[in-house]
Amino acid sequence: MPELPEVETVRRTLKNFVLHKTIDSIEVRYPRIIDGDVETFVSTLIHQSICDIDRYGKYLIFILDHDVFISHLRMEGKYNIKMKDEPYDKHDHIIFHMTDGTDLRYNDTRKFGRMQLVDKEHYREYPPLNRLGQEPMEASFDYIYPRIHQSHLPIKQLLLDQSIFTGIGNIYANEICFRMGMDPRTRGDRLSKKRILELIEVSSTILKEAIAQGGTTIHSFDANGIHGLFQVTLSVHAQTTCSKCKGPIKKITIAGRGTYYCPHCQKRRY
DNA sequence: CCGGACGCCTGAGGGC
DNA sequence: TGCCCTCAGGCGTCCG
Repeated sequence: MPELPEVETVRRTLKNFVLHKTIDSIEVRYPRIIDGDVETFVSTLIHQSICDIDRYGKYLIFILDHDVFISHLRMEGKYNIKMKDEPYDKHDHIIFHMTDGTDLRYNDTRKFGRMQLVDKEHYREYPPLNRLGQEPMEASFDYIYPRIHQSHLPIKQLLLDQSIFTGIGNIYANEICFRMGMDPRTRGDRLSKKRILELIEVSSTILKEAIAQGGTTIHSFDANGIHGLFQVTLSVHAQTTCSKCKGPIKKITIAGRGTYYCPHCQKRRY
């Protein structure tokens, strides 16, 4: 599941392949990927060039000549660059045919991903982007602190709430709790100012480290497409043995999500 | 208004 | 070997 660092890697990789290319036509093989009117989406975007690709949280933001559309990869969304005569994969759902004979193909096994047109000038002020909180790397204490400190929900769940921090998914939420030495069930209102300051710092550091690791794959993509799922070093997520104390990792469910933690290294409930 | 439950999907994996 | 059932998981929506 691509989280902020993977989406950032996809963004950088994609820019190398599609910048300044012009969309000739769009094939929509599975319409539900597109939020809003499909015909409008297609007719608006054709004949426009891709000027830039931006990102906010886990959203990719495609800036065209006169319009902007956003793309969320959800669980398994990925992009491929192929020549137009190459056969489609069964999970290629949206095909952007470029005027230079290449295709930008959106592939998504589970069909959870979404694309939609947004207002070119003010897209950050409208849904869904205006519902997002702050990216950990740019988060301010004044914004984050009350949202954590006034909640009785477990910190793991709060880390996944995109209206507080945006960009953190299940994997990095587990990793952040681990590096904090914090039990993921710890209630938000039990964290002190100092610990929340530390939480912002740790979250930012972990995402930056992951982006740096993804940087090594920036100029290439393999047969699986541009999905940003480079090899990140995980300390606790999906592990069986703790990377620190070598004790057993425990798996529990918090808010319906698989949560891995080390009962020895993450005892602190505050 | 807050938060829990559900729906959207498919393939992997377990049970038999 | 193969079929069927269950389930993960981000996020929008529904509902209590």
